[in-house]
Amino acid sequence: MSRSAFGDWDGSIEGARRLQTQLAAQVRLVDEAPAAPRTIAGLDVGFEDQGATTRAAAVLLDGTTLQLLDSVVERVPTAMPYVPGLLSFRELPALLAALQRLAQVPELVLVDGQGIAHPRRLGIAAHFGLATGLPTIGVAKKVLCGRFEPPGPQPGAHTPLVHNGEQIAWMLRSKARCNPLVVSPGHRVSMDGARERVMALLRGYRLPEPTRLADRLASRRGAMPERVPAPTGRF
DNA sequence: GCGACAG
DNA sequence: ATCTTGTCGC
Repeated sequence: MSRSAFGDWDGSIEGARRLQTQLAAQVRLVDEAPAAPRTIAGLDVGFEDQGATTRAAAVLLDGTTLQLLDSVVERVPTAMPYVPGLLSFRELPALLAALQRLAQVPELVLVDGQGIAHPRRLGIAAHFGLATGLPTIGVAKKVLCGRFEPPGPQPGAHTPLVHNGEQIAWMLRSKARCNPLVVSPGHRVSMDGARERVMALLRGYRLPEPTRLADRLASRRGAMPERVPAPTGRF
């Protein structure tokens, strides 16, 4: 546990929740990332060895063409179990290690998971933003907390996700016939800015390019000529 | 007390 | 997250 990411955490569950509440007060929901980032990173985590090993993937894309500039996969022994609401304490160390191995420091980061759409407003994307100081956006496939009305069927439709009377994210229909994404600002990005940025990064798939590519690396799927796919069925 | 619960 | 083939629908 690096002091920079978890401060003086005592290691307890209650302590982790207390720290989240403290850190959440430092999150800035103001647009501070360049209007046209030169580089954008996508981050995601996967597991192997039945969870014993945490695999973090980081991809660096050209902010204008979205072409892949670099990608890294970092493996670290898993140190904590998954506890709803405390995801960053389990995955942040691996994500930070992956980011540091990237060829360049990105001007904007998309993380697979919640930004401020969290019980104490500190999802992994927000925590990552505070730990690195970089502008971040959380792109999750499921809701952690809050309620919402389903957005319309057309791509781009969106409705607010509300928790304790405040909007914590946008439920965004990124693609027709697909469940909406949970888009929330992490750090140094506004609520509207988060949605607009994600919309601009969509390329025909449910997930925006940065997160989609990181997902494939972290989950062992395509984009890695490590093994020829075995034939299905006989002939 | 009961149900929900990112990855 | 992960274990896993085929299958229904657009």
